[in-house]
Amino acid sequence: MFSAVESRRLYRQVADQMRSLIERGELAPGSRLPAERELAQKLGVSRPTIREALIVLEVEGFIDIRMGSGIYVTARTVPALDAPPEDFEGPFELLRARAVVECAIAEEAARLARPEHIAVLDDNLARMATALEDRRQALALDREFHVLVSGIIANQTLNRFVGSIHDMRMTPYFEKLASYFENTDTWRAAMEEHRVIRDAIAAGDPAAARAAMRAHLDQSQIRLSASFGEEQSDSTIPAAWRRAGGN
Amino acid sequence: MFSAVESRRLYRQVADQMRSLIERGELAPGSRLPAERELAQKLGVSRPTIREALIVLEVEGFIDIRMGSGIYVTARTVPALDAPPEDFEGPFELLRARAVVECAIAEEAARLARPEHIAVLDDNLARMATALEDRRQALALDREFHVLVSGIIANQTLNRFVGSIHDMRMTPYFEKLASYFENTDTWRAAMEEHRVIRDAIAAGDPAAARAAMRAHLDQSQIRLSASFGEEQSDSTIPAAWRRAGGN
DNA sequence: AGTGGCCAAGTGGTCATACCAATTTGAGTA
DNA sequence: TACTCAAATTGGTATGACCACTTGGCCACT
Repeated sequence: MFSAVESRRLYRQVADQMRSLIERGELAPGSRLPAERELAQKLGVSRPTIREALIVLEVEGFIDIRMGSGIYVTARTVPALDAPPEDFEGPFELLRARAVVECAIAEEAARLARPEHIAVLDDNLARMATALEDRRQALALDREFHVLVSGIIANQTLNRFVGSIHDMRMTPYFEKLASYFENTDTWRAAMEEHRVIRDAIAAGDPAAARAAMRAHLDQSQIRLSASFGEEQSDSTIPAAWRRAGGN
Repeated sequence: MFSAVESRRLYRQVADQMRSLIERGELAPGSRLPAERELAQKLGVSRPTIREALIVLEVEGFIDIRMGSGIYVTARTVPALDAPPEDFEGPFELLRARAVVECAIAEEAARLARPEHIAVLDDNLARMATALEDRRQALALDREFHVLVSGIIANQTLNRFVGSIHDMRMTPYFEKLASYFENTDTWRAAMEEHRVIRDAIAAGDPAAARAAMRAHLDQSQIRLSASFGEEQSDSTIPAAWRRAGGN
């Protein structure tokens, strides 16, 4: 109700003011702030007060104080110079992340795979063959395949990441998008690519496994792009999904 | 050897000392600390230094400073159990996941890096060089380095993954573990390895970047293993931390 | 005895100044 | 051109003083 006139503490006010400047981006990351003595004069407070405010910001991670050198704004968030912000992750971005991670996983999986792992992959492929017409089932089996490949490495952290990355495809947005380009033929093609991956892993050929996974994800991107080409005029597809599609 | 009289900054030392007192429970939650003037006299430092240390602890949430009244220990909520959480993933498992993912990231980053990215890495390295004695700061800068490398790819999904994987190292369990093997020398070695990675990325050499990242993580694992080797008979290290260590 | 206001001691908050220590910069030298 | 080193710059610490707020007890009044 009466919100006590908090923050009578001057150094808190100074810290708040500077923090908002940094958060608002008016102080570029990496740039140097004026010297303590100068700040004190400009803000009309004493140097100890300035120092106390700066210590607050340093503990909070906003600035970096270097003895004898100066005070610098921390580069906490990636500059993202030309790659624009926007916290939305489109399917292209997801595919790029998968290309980086899953290729490495396939490579490693080929080194560690044992007959039991191959058998499980074969089982997955067999079920996939009977589910090409059922979008939901096909999608679930696709996810299962990639998680199984990751599972060969037997690393919880990686497994969770691969799982979560595929879970993003289960959101309403992606499902609507998927309806534009997923069909029996695309799932059949994906399954064939899965088979190539499976063969490379079974052969214990890391390079081939990596290449096969790369080819699979590249093809997925091509299928996705093609669908955009056909439907491009359809405004139901957010424009943001098209950017950052690069290689 | 002589631990170089810790991070030159006096108020940091004072803050560290008081924080450990609180964490060790020697200062009961809710109890009042001596007055600033009294603390200054007891510790043999000036009052401004005491104040700066107290501000650090207040921002970190360990104490509560009430104007005109006194300084009180916060009623913290510390489980402080040695039992790792349910889905706990050992440090070796984490390192393996990082080896798979971050090597691939370094490789790709070398292809995409621009001068601005290198400048940010250099800034990080410069700050790291001044923080070798400060565990908290060194760890934060280590995390920042890896996130910055990942950031070159400008892919949020990857960025978040790398960030979250490093956040796991900030838990009390890992901090306790880290105290066994992290020191100025290990951080210096890590920094040198970072520099090699930076050079490879700056040179636009994907294979070298991958190798450098691999070497860095391998060395990290070796440092970790060595510490286990020395302390193996020390029961203060939970057995769970040793499991899943397999190469 | 209970209530209220008042005052003084204690404590954190701020200020001013001075000097120390680390870094940076640039002029001078080999 | 490259190196050396000292002055200038900048953060770090110390001292002492004064202000603002909190607290608790004294005291007058009810």
